[in-house]
This record gives sequence, structure tokens and C-alpha cells, in this order.
Amino acid sequence: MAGSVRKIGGSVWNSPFLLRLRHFVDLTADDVETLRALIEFETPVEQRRDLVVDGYPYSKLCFVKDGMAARYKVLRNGKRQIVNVLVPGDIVGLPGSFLDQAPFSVIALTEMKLEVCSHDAFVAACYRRPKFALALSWLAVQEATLYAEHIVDIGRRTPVERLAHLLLEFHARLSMVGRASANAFDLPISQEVMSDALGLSVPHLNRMLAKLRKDGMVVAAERRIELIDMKALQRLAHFQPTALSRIPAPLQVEQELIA
Amino acid sequence: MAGSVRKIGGSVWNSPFLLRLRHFVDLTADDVETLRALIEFETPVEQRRDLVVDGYPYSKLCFVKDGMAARYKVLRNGKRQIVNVLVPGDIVGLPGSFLDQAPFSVIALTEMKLEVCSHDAFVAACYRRPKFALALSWLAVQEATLYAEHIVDIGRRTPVERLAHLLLEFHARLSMVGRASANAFDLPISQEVMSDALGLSVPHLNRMLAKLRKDGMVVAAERRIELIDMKALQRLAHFQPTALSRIPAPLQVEQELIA
DNA sequence: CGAAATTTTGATCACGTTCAACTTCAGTGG
DNA sequence: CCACTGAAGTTGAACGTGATCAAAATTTCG
Repeated sequence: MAGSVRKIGGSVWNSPFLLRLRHFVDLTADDVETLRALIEFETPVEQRRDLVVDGYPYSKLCFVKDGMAARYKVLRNGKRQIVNVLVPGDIVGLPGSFLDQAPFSVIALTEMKLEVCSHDAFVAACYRRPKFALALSWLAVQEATLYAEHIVDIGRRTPVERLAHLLLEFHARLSMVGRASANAFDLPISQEVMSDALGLSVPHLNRMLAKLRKDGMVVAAERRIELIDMKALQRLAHFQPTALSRIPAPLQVEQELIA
Repeated sequence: MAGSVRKIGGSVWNSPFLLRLRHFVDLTADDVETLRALIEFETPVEQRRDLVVDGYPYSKLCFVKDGMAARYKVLRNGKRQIVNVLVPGDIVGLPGSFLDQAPFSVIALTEMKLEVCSHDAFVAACYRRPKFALALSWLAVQEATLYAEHIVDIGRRTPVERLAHLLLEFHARLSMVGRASANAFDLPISQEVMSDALGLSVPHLNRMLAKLRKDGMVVAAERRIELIDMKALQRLAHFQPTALSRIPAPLQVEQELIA
């Protein structure tokens, strides 16, 4: 039984997380197998389920295989701010597992599938394969860059610009893991979620979305977004795609340093 | 000559970067020496000098030894958003050096001293010492967590709360590297900088600062901040200190996995 | 089909921006 | 020594944006 399961798993591990990694690091077959072996189990999660709770310890790294989640904080006055919407390939537990207590909560916005890995096991693997530790750095840097852009969104972009930027960002991130076509993607989240991500009220977000529709930039219906005029959106949002550089291979680095 | 310089440097390397690292990783004398050797040179920087320019490649890691800088982006309409104020111990080039082109500019807010290290050299060292790669991950995670908190600030905290939070955060970060007393610290930045960091206009920031003064929570004068009523400030700002966990040592990790 | 969640629209109002003037202070040259 | 300059801080008045509250329309789901 176990053998057959392993066999099936062994055929192709097409995890979005792996897809994402391959964008910036070369992985040997052995690397991939090692990574896959780190995953203790795969688990489904129902919608609205809390994955991480603000203030409590958390010590897992869960790679999102399917579905979306939100990393957020609720303030005393009841206002919620979503700092990031997690999509396939993202990691639940980053940053939570690196701190004594998670600084944010994470909730499943849809049904999800997670690949669960122990934080300690991953760190142990990093000692054995420095490449993994570097990959982790790259992932964390990517996360930080994403957040930085969100700060600009909320701080200085106007509401329409913010929304446009959010949609373009989703498109770019989902494309990375093969979940978007050239100009459209599924976005199975409510407007309340979007407004909490953008620091806006629901009615105002709705109006801004209506504006993008009226101006012929997007079609949004049935939780699906179609970017009609990508150029105009990019101009509106001051969008500049971020190109993560690749992790240099060990030899490569040494050679460059000599040269 | 070189010998004497090395000797002086060799006595004690009291870099704020090192101070910061020691909060979450155990470093042997050899580790420290290796790190120090990565630094190519130390350089002074005058105020207002651009260190990194948005959109251009950058391939250094500079550890801030003294002074402050701002990581920011300017939009088409001329509005500036500062995503982070760098203090001693912080790294110029994170995230810039990990991307093909820097996503943000960095400008010196004061005179500074930087310890300059090549990004490639650091990565090479990470391959040789996985601990360094993990430290880099931890630093990047810390950066991401800081940014996430800024998103909450700007998105859902009221202007006074934001300011209170910013001051508390500065205090915590400066304390980490020995640049703050129990309830006071130097903050050599203008109100324009603070307002751009908080997504507020200068006049409004000024009023909020006046409010904190009037309510007896802070004394702010001559670019120095004194936190009079820390408890009240923390309550106002919904401040929760973030405790970065320590990087487990290799043996420790293996043992825990067996147990 | 009924109940609940979500989306949409409208009217009002407060908060924070904007613009402007004025103050204070440090640095500089007459 | 004091006028001059420019940067930073402070205060005031008016305006506009986006929140808030409320309700209707629509969709989703049990």
C-alpha cells in the first residue's frame, strides 16, 4: 500500500511551490526528491478555517498547493487589515514559524490543499543543503518586496490605482505558478477581502471596481478577472514587474569572485 | 601598515550588524572573523546621497554602521512613500541585490558609515556556512514582518496610532543595537520623512505629534524622542513586540527530530 | 424556497489633505 | 553684529475624498 502511494507520488511532483522555486534556483532531481520527502503529509482545509492564530506559536511551513488564504491582523476597534493574500506556491508559516509567536493570523479564504512540512525539518535540511537555505532567503526577500509594494499601495496610491495594482500583482503571481492565462485569472475572494487588503471600505472598493469596468480596463464577474487593457492598467497603477534574480550556483559564485 | 590596520580591526568588531545577528544566532569566534572578512571596506556617506536607485541593478550588501537612511519609491504624481527607515544594523541592498533591478531607492537621511560587502561574496560564504544562509533568511523574514506591520499601520491604524506605533518600533529596533536608553532615543529625521513613512501630510503629522505631547505620552525636541508613558503608547498603538526566535543549531535540530 | 452572504447604490458627514501664512532656527555673508 | 536665506516646524481655513450608515438588489447556499 505504502509502496504504491510512494510510487504515485514519485512520478511527478507538480507542486506550485516547486514551480515557484524553479524560477530562481536550479534544482537537481535529487534536490527535488529531498524537498518532497520533507513534506510530512498533505491536507485539505475547509473555507474559513484559521490556519495560524496571531499571538500563538506556530512551527510549520505549509506550502499552498491549492486555494487562497489571507494573512491579517485585527485591531481593537475591530478593523481588519490583510497584509497579503496567499496563493498557490506561497508559504503559510512565513513569517510565523520564525518568531516565538506568530505576528499575524492566517485564514483560509477558500477550500485549500496544503503540503505540510515541519519548520525544524526544513531548517535541518538547510544545514545539509545550503542551497535550500538560500532559497528560503530568496523566498523571504520576495515576501518582503511584495509587502513593500503594498505599503506604497496603501500609503500613496489612490484607491483606483491601488485596486489596479492589486489585480496586476495577482495576475503576475498566479502566472508564476501557472494559474493565470495571458490576461485573465480566477480570483475566488469577496470584495470585503479585497477592501481589507487595500485599506478601503467595501462600498468604496466596489465603486473603484465599477470605475475600472466602466473605463474598459477590466471585466470582473463570477469571481473571475479579465484584464482588458493591460497597458492602461499598468500605467494607472505605476506597475513595474519585479524580476527576482536567480541564486548563483556555488561554482559560479567562486568563479565570478576570482574574475 | 596593512598589518596594523588588521590588528586594530581584529581587536573587537563591534558592528551593529553583529549585535543584531547575535540576537538570533550563535556565532563562534571563527564565524565572526569570517563575517568580518567579507567586508570589503568601510565608507562614509554624506547626507542626502542616493545609495540605491529604483530601477537600476545593485549588487552590494551594506551593513549600516551609523546613521539612518530611507527606502522609498516616488510615484508619477510626485508623492513619496517611505517603506522603511534603515537604522544601524540594517542592510542596504536587501531586497535590492536579490532582484535584477532594485525595486526601491535608498537615500541617506543623515551622514552615515557603511560596511560594504559584495552580494556574491556573501552568497559564496552562505554555501560554505549554511548558518549564514539561515541568518540571511532570518533577516529577510524580520524585514518582511516589519513591513507587514507597516501595512497595518497605514491601512487601519488612525494617524495618532500610527505615529505612536512608529515611535515604539524605532525604540525597539534601536534598543536591539544599543542605540536607545530605556525610554529615549535620538531620531535625526525630519517630520517630512516621518509623514512620508506614515502616509500622512506634514501638517497632519505635526498635529498628531502635538497631540502625543499634549497627552503627556512623549517629549519630542531637538530630534530626540522621550517616551514618557510607554504603557499608554503601547495601548494606543496596539503595539506587540516581535520576538524573533533563535536559529536552531544543527545538532539541536537533528535531536529534536529524533525525539 | 427561504435565509444568508455578497454586491450595488445612495446620502451624509468627518477626517485628513491642501494651500497658505507665519515662526523658529541654523547657517552665511554683508 | 545683524540682515539675509533656506529648511524645518507650526498653525489656520477651506475643500474634497472616502468612511459611514442605510437600504436595495443580487447571488449563493442550505
